[in-house]
Amino acid sequence: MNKKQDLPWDNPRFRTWIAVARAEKAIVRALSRGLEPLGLKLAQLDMLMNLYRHPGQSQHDLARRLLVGRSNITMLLPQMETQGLVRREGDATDKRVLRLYLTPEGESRLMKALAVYTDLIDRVLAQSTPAQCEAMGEQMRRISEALAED
Amino acid sequence: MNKKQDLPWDNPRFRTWIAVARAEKAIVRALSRGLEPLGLKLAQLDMLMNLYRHPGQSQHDLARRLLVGRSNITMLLPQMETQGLVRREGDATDKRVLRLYLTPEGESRLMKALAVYTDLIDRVLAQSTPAQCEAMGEQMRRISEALAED
DNA sequence: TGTTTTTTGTTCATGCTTGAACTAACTTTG
DNA sequence: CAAAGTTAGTTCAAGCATGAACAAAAAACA
Repeated sequence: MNKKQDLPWDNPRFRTWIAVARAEKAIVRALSRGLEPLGLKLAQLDMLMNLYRHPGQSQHDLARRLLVGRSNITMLLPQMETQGLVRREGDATDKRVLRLYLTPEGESRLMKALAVYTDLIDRVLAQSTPAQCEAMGEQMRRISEALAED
Repeated sequence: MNKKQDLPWDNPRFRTWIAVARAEKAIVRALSRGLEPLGLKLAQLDMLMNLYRHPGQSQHDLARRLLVGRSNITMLLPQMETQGLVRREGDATDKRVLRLYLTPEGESRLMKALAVYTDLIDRVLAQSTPAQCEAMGEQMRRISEALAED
């Protein structure tokens, strides 16, 4: 099968991706710890961010955007409603869909969490220039597009 | 607090990281599905890759390398031993540590899985040149280093 | 040497995520 | 309009990952 000389670790794309995966795991861990004092989980922050940018989303749309199962949203929402971060409102014309909105408290918590998030990211990416970041972001967005066919 | 104009989404580093996180999630999903026919989970593949490159590791070292809890390794190993992929061997001089080795079957399954992995990565990163990949990998490794202080 | 501290791996309860099965509501089609 | 198909959200059981508490072994230290 594979010989030693054509191992994936000699493949630039593969090596790069391994580094990406490692960095992502490290950041997730660091961010989770940073979010703890705010009483937020990373999954909850993801929800808040998405709801801030797309208010009135249905649970289905939110799940698709977060690349997560629909049931996951169902399980997570009650906690966030209890914490007063999110409000659910039945759609007027379609009685199946529930539209999601941030409460003022949710928006305020989001802002605090974003401060933690950006502090972390600015710190770990401090050595990368904005131009380098832009280039990287562009490649990452291409990846997401390439995998968009579910 | 934050005004609309200094939202994190206008921060190049932050925007980039969001794209990275999304791409990572998408690849994890795609790869998991690709690994299914081989009867491997992503976590198991991570273990196999690490054991291939660092044979004779202790469980503690493996956990640290994978950025994962020690108990996680304990829970995962029995399945892999049952599948005949990994062999555990008590250290000669330190009776606490168990050293981990790939079996031939484990190595063979690893190679098949790596083929799936590299195919996927080569496909989604096809539009990025090796030089761009190298640059990206370098930045990612810097991130991991920046977060290395646990 | 004998006592304390550290390290390795395990166990266990908890929480997160998932996918399949289900209900209710909307849409399509005949 | 009625039947069939599709879509939104929920429930539930199963699989994973985690961290705290623990036992055994080794290291540090007095």
